[in-house]
Amino acid sequence: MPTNFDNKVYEVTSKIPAGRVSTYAEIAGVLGNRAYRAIGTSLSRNPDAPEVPCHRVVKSNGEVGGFMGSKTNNRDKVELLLSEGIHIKDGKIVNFEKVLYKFVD
DNA sequence: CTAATGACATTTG
DNA sequence: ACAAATGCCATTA
Repeated sequence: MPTNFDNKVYEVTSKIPAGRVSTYAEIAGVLGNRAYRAIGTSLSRNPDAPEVPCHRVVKSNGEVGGFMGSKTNNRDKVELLLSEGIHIKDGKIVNFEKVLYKFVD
């Protein structure tokens, strides 16, 4: 069962619009701390996949990261991002800074 | 309660 | 600039 922290992570992550991506550090900043580590762990639980677009959350350097790891589904995440309009090059986002969504709204 | 882990990030070699 | 080591925060054992 998700904890309070997890709930915040899912909430912020679900706020990411389509065609945009965010980083663990950005989300951590919105939460008020730098717990990008715990955020990744919480997203790994991902109780609501379609509600929480965890695939739209990438690393700070623009890399997609390791969502599925060595599983074959790893490709699915990239495919989904491409569908959203995000271009990926060798596992990294091309126009990363342009698709990077900031919660400054 | 203490120790170890992890979808990361930053600093040092 | 690239590779390796250390640090961070919350969760889980």
